[in-house]
Formats: sequence, structure tokens, C-alpha cells
Amino acid sequence: MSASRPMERPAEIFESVLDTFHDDAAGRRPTLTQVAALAGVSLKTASRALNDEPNVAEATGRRVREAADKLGYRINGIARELRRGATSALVGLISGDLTNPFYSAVASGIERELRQHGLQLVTANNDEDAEQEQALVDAFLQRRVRALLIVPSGEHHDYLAIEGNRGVPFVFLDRPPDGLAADAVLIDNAGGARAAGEHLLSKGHRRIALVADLATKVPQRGRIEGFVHAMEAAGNAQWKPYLRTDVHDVHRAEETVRELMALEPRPTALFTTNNRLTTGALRVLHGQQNPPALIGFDDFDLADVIGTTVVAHDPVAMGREAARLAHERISGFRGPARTVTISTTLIARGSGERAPG
Amino acid sequence: MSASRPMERPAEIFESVLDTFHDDAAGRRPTLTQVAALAGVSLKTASRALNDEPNVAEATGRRVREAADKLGYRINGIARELRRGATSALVGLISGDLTNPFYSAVASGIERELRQHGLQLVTANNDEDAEQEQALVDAFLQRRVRALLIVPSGEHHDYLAIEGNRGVPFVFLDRPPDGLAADAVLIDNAGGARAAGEHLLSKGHRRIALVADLATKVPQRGRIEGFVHAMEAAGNAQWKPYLRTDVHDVHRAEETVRELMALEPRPTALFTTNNRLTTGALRVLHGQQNPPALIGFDDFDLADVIGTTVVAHDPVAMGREAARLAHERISGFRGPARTVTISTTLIARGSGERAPG
DNA sequence: GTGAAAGCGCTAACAT
DNA sequence: ATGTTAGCGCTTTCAC
Repeated sequence: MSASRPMERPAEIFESVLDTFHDDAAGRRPTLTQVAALAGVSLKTASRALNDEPNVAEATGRRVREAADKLGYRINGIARELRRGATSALVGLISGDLTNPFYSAVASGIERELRQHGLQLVTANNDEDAEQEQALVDAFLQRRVRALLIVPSGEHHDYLAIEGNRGVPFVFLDRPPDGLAADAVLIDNAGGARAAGEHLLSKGHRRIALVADLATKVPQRGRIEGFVHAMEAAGNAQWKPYLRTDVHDVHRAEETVRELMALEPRPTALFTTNNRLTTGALRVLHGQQNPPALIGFDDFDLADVIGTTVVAHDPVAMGREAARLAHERISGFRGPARTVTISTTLIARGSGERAPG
Repeated sequence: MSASRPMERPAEIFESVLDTFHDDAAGRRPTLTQVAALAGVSLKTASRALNDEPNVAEATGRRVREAADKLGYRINGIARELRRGATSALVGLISGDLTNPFYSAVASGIERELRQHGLQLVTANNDEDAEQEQALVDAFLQRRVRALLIVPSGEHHDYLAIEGNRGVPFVFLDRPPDGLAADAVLIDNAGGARAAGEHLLSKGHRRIALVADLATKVPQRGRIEGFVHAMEAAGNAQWKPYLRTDVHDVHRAEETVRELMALEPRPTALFTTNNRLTTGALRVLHGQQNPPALIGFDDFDLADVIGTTVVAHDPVAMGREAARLAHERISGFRGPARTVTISTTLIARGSGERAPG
């Protein structure tokens, strides 16, 4: 996997490839004018025939269609879009890497919903980098996408405010917009985390470790706060030495869990605040005799087989809802910004039900 | 796990963006002509300035850029593309649903590689349906994608032959093109499956069950044949009563494995030919006392934790290679169709090393 | 260094 | 029922 190059500006991004285009005459496609000529009709009649517009004689229509087939004609969507108002049938999604099942599930939900409305999804990876994200937003807007769905990496989104005004709807997923009013689809992070905390408390745990990702991200903060809330409501302070935040990848998660388990006294339970961290914890804990209890935020494949208790939610539904909100805007809805909250469910599979010590 | 109803946000927040559309033409973006007018220069000079072309006076350039900023101008990529030859910077990918980690990993590899070259990925889901696939190909060609990457569902691809000739490169992933010559990136299915068979034989297994997906698909046939080849080379025929094909989803896989394990005598080992089927097998076998040996084709997340022996390959690399082939065609390469084969590795993690009975 | 005119391939408006 | 004319917003001649 090659390292990413220094960031290009969007204007350049789309030029670099066009420069490499040598041979144009060879691959030039037939135009509507040529179809019309072959069929012996005017441009507009050919257009009418191929678009199934009224007022075309049966025989004329057939002749045009035959000519089109013969030439291998395919309508030029770019020209059509320019003429129809320079706005495409594309909807952009900017998110993290699709190898993360959360993002790919979201993308899948979006794609399915958009398809219902004849819209097409264009995906791009922000590499969890705010600058890259902004460049992609620029690139998409140049492309005249109909809407922009963002699982934001950057914290401040006020640079988007002007765009929202000009009629390109934005929908934020997972993290709320900051600096502008826009539609959003969020997870009930605090509620899910509180449920996890309460569940562990109810099994008698007190020394509960919290392993969290970057505390700068709003969803992570929500999960941390929800957990803390549960602890405080129960008057439990014994978890405090076991708080670990800013654990951002699987490797660091493994290290962190290993360190936690080496403490005296060691925690009797773990709560990991996303799928990556849960994976790391499982790698360390699996096969250990007398492992601590474990609850992970985010459901994952084979969690049932491994027996991992999780705070589950539905990322495909998130994508679907986001696409629905976007489509309503595209269709002309002009109301105030809306927020859809995706609920969470605690699924007990064993790991979260182990008793302390 | 359903979405709650949209909620409205506090009144202070939504005064800003979404309900202000009373100016000139509601959502219409400023054009280069307007920028030029504001800067007091001609259309062409504005174009030159914003595209960093030579022959623009320092001061003129600055004036134009200021005007563009002031108006919130963003170049209209559609108009540019039309003028430059009606071909976009988009590359299409048609595959199965992205919730399948194989497809999302492939998509991720493609996206990363394309980005290096200033190309953007557009994804679409064929729903494993040949008709849907053909419709998507049509849609993408109308969009004037620069290349089309396909993990095909349909068996016959001769309907693409005309297009390939017209300069839109196709790259097939996972399944070879049928009916036309085109680049392809394939997995060494037969080799990987043979290795799995030999591995199980070497541990002393003879009654080995083969659980395969739709035998109509070429990759599945390759895996079945590779396995059979290993059995025949070893002079083993005892596997034959345990052959099960056309098992297409997790649920059927569970049923099938359950049925196999109820046979007398029961098989001492299982080989499942893709990630879905392996998942199904694991659901049935996990926690069983004295489970059969198991090898799965396709690596998967947490296979190390569960201890599942797999025939691994690198789907991200598949995507990367496919994008590379496509980019070379886009850049003018005109040679004959090429095929890249992705190798497989057997990763022993325990489940494939269990001895018979 | 700058500008005027032409036209990419299509559709909308207004003929006929 | 069909044709003519005019652009969509930009880049490409070619002129100054």
C-alpha cells in the first residue's frame, strides 16, 4: 500500500487525469446528430424518439431507434445534465475507509436508498483527515453533486455554510454538524454507553475499565459521558483509575488492554467504545483463563459465535435515513434542519454477563 | 433497532442556512461570466486566471480570484467536461453489496489507487442480478465513465464487446470475462482450494465435506475443482457423499452443516468455499464438543481470535491491481487483454489442524 | 496580455 | 408530427 501523496487541490485533482488523455478521435462516440442524420430526421425528432416523448410517429420512432442501435449510440449524460441545469444525478459520500465495516454498512444503506430514486452514489475516503475532507468537498461540489453526505473527520464545518445556501443539501452522519445547520443522522451514543455501564454494574462490577478512541470526536465523547453518567448515578468511583482514551487503532487497543490487565488490582470488566477497540481487546482476552467481563460498542460479524456482548445499532439504517433526508431536500423540501437518532440495543451474549473476579 | 422520527433542532440554530433562498435564481450558482463581469475582464481572461494558465497579469489574476471568492464561484465540472470531450474523471465499480467484506475491501483498494491518479470511484450494487448489472453498465456508460470495473454477476458479457472497442476499458474482478477480451484480476481459486484439500488430507482426514456456493459461478467451480483435484491425486473417494453445492446464504449454510454433521458416518473435516459459508459453519460448530476440522476460503476479521484456518488472499490488492490496469488503459495503453492472478496462502490457526474423529 | 467568436452534445421554446 | 433556433458554462481557436 503506497503512502498517500501530498494533497492536491481539487482543481488539480481532476486535471491530472485529463492531461493523460491522448487519443480522442479513436474513442469518440456517435452523437445524436449522427443518429438523426442516419435516420433521416431532424435532431429534435431523434431526441424526442429516444426520450419517449409524445408526438413521434410510430414509424419514425422505430427508424430512429434502429439508427441508434446501429451506431451504438448512448446518450451523453454530461451534455444532457449541462443543458438541464448543470446538476448531476450523483450524490457524494465522504467517509472513512470502506474496509471499516461501519463505513461500508453505512455506504450500503445509502446506496440502496438512493437507487430507489434514480440517484447514484459516489464514494470518497477522507483518510480521517480534515484537509483531505475539505478538498473532497470541493471536488464534489465542482462535480455538481445533488447532495453531500458526510461522516466528518474535521471538527468545524462552517466552510460549508455558503454551499448549503446555494442549494446543495448536506447530511451529516455519526457526528453532528458544527458551524452550520444541516440534517444529521446520529447514534444514541450516550444512551447506549449508559446501558452498557448499568449492565456491568448490575452484574456486580465496580472496577470497570473504559477504553475509548479519540476523545476529540463527538461520538466518542458521547459514549464516554454516557458511561460516566451510569457510574455516577450508581455512586461508583472505582472505575476512574481504569480510564483510557485516545486509543485509535487495533494495535494500541491490544497494548492498552494488556496494560490494564497487569494493574493491581486489575479491572473486572471492560467497556470498549468502538469495533476496532473491541477487536483489540478480544485478541488479548480470548483464551485467557478467568477473563474480565467485556462489552463493546458496535455490533460485529461473528460476535454471536465469539459470545461478545455489544451495544448494537444499525449502520445500514443510518445510511438509509441519511439518504432519505437528502432525497427529501433534493425533492424540494425547505424546512429546518432535522436530526434522526438511531437507537441502540444491548445484546447479551455472555461476555458482558461474567461476574467479577 | 429502528430510527426515531426526525426531531427539529432548537430555534436559534436553524435560522441560518436552509430557508434563505430568495435571491436571484434560487440555488443557481454563479458562472464564470459573472466572475469576469465583476472583475471587469473578459470571460477568457477569467478562465485563464482561475486555471493558472500563462499570460495573465499578476494584478488581473488577483482581481479575478477576489471576484470568484466574493461570489462563491466554483467551476462547473460538467460544462468543463463537455467542452473537453465529454468524458468524466469517474470510474465505475459494479459489484455485490458492500456489506460483504470481500466487496468492500475490493472497493477500498480501488478507491485508494484511483485517487493517486485523480480519478474518483462511483459504486453500484448489482444485487447479484444479471439484469440489474446490465442496466448499471448502461447507466455508467451514459455518465461517460473513464473505465468500468466489474465483479460480474451475469455469466455472459458479450453485450459489452462494442463498448470495449469504443475506448471504455473494462476490468473484470474475481470472474473472467465471457464473450469478450478484457483485463481481469482473478484469485488462484483452484490452487487455494487444492492446498486446503491437501492440508486436510495430510492431517489424516478422508471423509471431508465440501460446502460450496452456486456452482454456476466460475470462481466457485475453480474452488470445487481444485479440491477435487487434491482428493483424486491422493486416491481418496470418501469425500464424495459429503459434497454440497449451491449453498448461497448463511442460513442455508447452517442448515447444510447441521445436516452433514447428522450423517453416519459423519465427516471429520469441512471445507467451506467462501466467507459466508464459513460463517454459517462456525455458527453451527462453535462450542460443539469434538468438532470436525474446518478450513474456509477467504480470510475474515477475528479469524485469528476464533482460531479458524483459512485460505487467505488479499482483496484490497485485487482492487488495487484492477484500478492499476484500468488506469493504464485510460492513459493510452492499447495492448492485448491482461490477467493478473492474486495468490492465496493457507493460514493455519487451529481449526484446520484438528485430527480426525 | 487580453478578448471575440465558435462550439462540445444536448434539450427547451417556439416555430411550421 | 416535425423542424429551427437558441442556449447550458465552459475551453479552444485565432485575432488583437
